[in-house]
Amino acid sequence: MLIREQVARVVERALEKAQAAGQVPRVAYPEIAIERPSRPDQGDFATSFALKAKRAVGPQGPNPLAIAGAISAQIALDPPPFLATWEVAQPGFLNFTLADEWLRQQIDVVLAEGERFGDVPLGGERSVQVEFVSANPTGPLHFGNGRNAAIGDSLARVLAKAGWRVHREYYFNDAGAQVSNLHHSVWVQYQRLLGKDIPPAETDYPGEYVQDLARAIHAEHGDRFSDVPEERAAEIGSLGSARVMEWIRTELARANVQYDTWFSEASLIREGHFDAILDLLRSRDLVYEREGAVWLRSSTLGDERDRVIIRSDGRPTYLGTDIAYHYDKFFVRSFDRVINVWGADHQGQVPSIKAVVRALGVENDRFDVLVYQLVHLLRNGQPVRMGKRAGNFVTMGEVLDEVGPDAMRWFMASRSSDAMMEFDLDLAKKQSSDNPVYYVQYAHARLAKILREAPVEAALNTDVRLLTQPSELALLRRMLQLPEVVELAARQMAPHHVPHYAYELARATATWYEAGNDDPALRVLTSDERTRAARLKLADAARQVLANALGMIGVSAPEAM
RNA sequence: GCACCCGUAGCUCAGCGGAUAGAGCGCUUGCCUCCGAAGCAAGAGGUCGCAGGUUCGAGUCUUGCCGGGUGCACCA
Repeated sequence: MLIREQVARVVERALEKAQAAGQVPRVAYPEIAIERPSRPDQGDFATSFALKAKRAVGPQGPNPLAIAGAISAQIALDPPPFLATWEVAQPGFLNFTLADEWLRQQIDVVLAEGERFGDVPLGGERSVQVEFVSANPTGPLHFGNGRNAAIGDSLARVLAKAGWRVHREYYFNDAGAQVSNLHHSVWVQYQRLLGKDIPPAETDYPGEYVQDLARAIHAEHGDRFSDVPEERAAEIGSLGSARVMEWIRTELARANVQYDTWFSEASLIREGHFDAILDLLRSRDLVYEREGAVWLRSSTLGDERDRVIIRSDGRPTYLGTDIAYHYDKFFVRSFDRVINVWGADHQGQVPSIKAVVRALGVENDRFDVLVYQLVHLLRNGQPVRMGKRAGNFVTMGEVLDEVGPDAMRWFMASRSSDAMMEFDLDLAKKQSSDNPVYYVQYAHARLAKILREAPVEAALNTDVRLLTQPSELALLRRMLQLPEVVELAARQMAPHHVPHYAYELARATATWYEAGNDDPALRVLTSDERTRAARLKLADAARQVLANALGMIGVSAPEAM
């Protein structure tokens, strides 16, 4: 149980006893919320319960100070071992300070739990599917997809740590017009390679990569497709989109993202799932025909208007196949929960997909669309201009080449997904303390180094009571926040809390470590053997927590830099 | 016009209805014969876009306005 919950339990029991003793009235009280106070002198935890209870007890009831005082007095009758002090503060707060002894004992907990330290049982082993990136295989991933990858994969890692069984999935659209356009583009470039003067179509993709694809196909298959007519462009084009899929897989793997499933849109149609869902919707009177197209009655399901799901030419729309896809997620594979990570350029479709899921009869709390705002790329302090039309966009691969996977993931995941962000290429590749990702990795590498210098086996039976320095206790306090951070990030679907926490932990580590620069008695490898052993044990545990935090955002925890 | 997101220090951003709003960069000042200075310590810097409302209490919730972003297809 989270220590914060244990504090809540203490307050709860004290309140019950205060009621039994007639010190506070027996009324329906609000929930006991335990917070982190803003200032250190207010302790480790605080609750404004007594202030919130004011309304519950009414004007005739005790004032907040009296309620807090009664609770405090009851705690004093049977104080829990993990609390050192608890006190009433104006105008009715209760502040709690953890016992140093308890804090020090947690080092053993951290070391015993190892990689699992920070796990919280929020998900209760329920399954969650996280679908992210899912860009069409019509070209290399854009750098903006890097934010999707970082948010989606970090969220998956956070949820796994929060007790969910996580399934990562990439849904690729290999059935729609965009892919047909790519196929046509490849066909044109292939024919041109063979010397035929065929002009590209308006809808063709202009990027140089299309020519790369045509060249690669020619290198492998020679002139074999020279007689393929335009109507059958897909015969050669599909070789191109398959290659693009390979690029995408490779780049995502480089970004430390591994999927459980790559799900093909075309398979839904090919295997008849789309038609089956259509029958289901017809039987529920959720679709109708108009002007030769089939419409979903989405306006009755929370969308602003009805939507076409089958065009008048008989081909399903993207939303149409998405119905079958989400049916598969919820009813075939029966995920308990589904999260889609979408860029802000797709947020207009959120009401439609929500309507679809509602039409299938899925409870609202099983489905979320996490929308993240778009990224601006900065170089030399200037925005990097690009136009997809001209095909000169910056790819995720180029960003990976330039700053590396760790820096890309760190920055892309370190902003709230609600907020538009600037990605500063110069900062991200800077190997100095200006760059937070290096700062945090440096803290880890330092600890790893010192543990190599002086192996910990001597520290196994060490006396952690020798850890009395303020910087040591501050570091411990920070380490022990990890489970709360996991809980917060999971509950809010907000992985950006993790890098912020990792930075704070790295700073506490640096402060602790650097204290020895001014005073040799405070060095980790101090001359007193028993103290040194205790500090090494703390270093070992701190290193573990740093590694766990970095692991949650897919950033490496280097042994040396 | 409508929908969603944002507006917090010079810049980039945190801030789970609570107490005196935080961090990094940048700026100023100290620190390496010493475990990794890719670092540490300290200082200056704020009408939380504006105006109402709810609340014991609002940067946080709500309404309106202003400014910015993204959408508003039988494209995805």
